[in-house]
Amino acid sequence: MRRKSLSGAACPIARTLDVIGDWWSLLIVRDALRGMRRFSEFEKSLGVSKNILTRRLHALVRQGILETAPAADGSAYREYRLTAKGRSLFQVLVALGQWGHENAAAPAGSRMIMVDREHRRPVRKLEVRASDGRLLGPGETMMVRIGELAGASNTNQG
Amino acid sequence: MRRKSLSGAACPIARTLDVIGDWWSLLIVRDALRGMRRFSEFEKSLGVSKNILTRRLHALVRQGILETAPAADGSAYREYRLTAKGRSLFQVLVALGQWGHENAAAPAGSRMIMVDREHRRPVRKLEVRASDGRLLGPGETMMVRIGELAGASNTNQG
DNA sequence: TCATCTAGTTCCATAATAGAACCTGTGGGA
DNA sequence: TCCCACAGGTTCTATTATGGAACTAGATGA
Repeated sequence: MRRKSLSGAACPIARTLDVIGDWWSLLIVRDALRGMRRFSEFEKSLGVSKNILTRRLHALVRQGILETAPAADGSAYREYRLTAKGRSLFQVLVALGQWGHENAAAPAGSRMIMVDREHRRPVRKLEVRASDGRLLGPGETMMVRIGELAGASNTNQG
Repeated sequence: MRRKSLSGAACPIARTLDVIGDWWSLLIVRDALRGMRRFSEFEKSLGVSKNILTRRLHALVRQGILETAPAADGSAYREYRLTAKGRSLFQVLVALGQWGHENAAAPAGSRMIMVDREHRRPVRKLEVRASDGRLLGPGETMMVRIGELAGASNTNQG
């Protein structure tokens, strides 16, 4: 059976999962954000088999999250670079990392954490805030169809 | 071949994906955050077949993201409720929703957006900030092993 | 020149997904 | 009380996706 497509869903969460909701895509983006660009780098970092890596990379290119370009080292090979669309998955990765840090046990001694590069201090926990700055919990939000928004057409986010 | 396990990974992003990195889990959590609790509610909302829904729900219970309890309507059935661990996936869902809103096209007229329930205004875009409050982009962060943290043992997040 | 590296492709066994049919206990109405 | 629809599954089968290994073609480099 064909995997169910969510690309036409009204919910933006479902549409996102349709694009990057598989085993490897987000890990590839994570590595790409760390600076990896070459097929062999991803292969080594992820420990994924080549056929799957090939398919994932091509899918990410098709979706505009990665793009290929001549390798920066001047060789005849090509490399994979994040597009702006790919880089904007940053917040998703931070959220996943923070949740994993707090909720998924890691082998002792090898736990990693995201820090700001300059001061090497942990990044702040992500906060969901209303447009007026109020901190929001899960129960204080809801999804509405665009057009049912209140007052001024503040097209902030989604 | 057994699906590759990431549960022992040092990277918290990988560990999170090991837990909820599949097609349906996050959509179930999304619906649960909206208040859904019953098997049939999830089934109707997601359009997923029963055998898969059963497996996903049981897996989420096993992982402590959902828990079962006697149904709130007093019937003999049971319902699935989010645990604190499950509710803390809120930031992940907001990040996914914001990315989808900005980067994944939706069928015209049916786009949805997350708002704060009180004022019906879009939630602010998530911001990644350093412990001193500086706004951070993808290039200004890195992952380090815990123990290589600078100075004071500020155990903020991950 | 020749071995090695890069970036794949192909082949196969196994696991996951989707859909449908079937099953068991509940709840509610006549 | 009887009966039927509903809730919440389980079982079966077809189709995909995944993982591992083997194989390949072009590029590099000693």
